[in-house]
Amino acid sequence: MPELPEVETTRRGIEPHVKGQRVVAVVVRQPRLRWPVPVELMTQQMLGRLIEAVERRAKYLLLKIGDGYLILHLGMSGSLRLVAQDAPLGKHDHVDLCLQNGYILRLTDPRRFGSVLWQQGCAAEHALLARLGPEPLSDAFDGERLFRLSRNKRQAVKQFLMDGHTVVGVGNIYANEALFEAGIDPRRAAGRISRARYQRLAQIIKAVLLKAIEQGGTTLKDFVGGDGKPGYFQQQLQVYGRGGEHCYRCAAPLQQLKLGQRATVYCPRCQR
DNA sequence: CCCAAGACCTGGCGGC
DNA sequence: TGCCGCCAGGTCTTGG
Repeated sequence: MPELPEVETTRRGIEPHVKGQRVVAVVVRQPRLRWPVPVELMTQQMLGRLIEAVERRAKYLLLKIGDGYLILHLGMSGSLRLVAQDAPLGKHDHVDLCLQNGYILRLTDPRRFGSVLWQQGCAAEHALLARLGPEPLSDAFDGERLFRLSRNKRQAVKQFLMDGHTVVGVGNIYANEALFEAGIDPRRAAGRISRARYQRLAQIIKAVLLKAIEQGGTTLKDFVGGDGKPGYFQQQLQVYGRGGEHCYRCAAPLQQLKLGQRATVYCPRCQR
């Protein structure tokens, strides 16, 4: 589920039901996620306190509670949904925050690459967040930054884009999509792309992510009750998942290969 | 410092 | 049906 648009969609979906609510119980059924879930700390810090804000940094969701933040990451397969108290329990429902309004904020994650962490004080001070690059939709991210950071880099541009020090929130799907849109070969050395092309690429990344967030917004209702799956399924993907099929722009067969262990799809005719 | 590979997990799929 | 290998939206850690 989780590329940045899905995480932002989740944030927007849960916020109205969670913000201002008191945490009346914390249930951890499986503490072995990416890092051990700090059950003691969570109980001690959260029980009886209000959830004051639901924020996001990169693909982390941040719940402001009492003197700190609960930091959630959905990994590859995680989801966070509001369910009723009598909702059936699934095999991978690892963590519940029971709220005063009777709903449960439930973290489900089959692969357990997600994480639940606690940070006292400011979330940005957590070691995992402290050194992240800028948000892709902020002014701090632009073509100039891409150009500057990429000088002398021989790394493939796709991997450069997916590095959280460059910019956060560009995952495998949107890296593929943005590079197609920009007409850039994903294998091209990051240091061998012009300033002008990076300026166009940065704008495209912003546009692609924004559009995906807008589309995610159409399924917000699915976060309460029901079992809807918000996400990019509505998105018109140009290349991701289409290896071997025809390019929508020039009809040439799309190439698929691995770059840094990740599926990479591109049009050898449109992308240079 | 730079970069690629390995690590962490489960489930779904196609092939035999 | 059963088993096997491969694949999957992330990202931290390790090692050359």
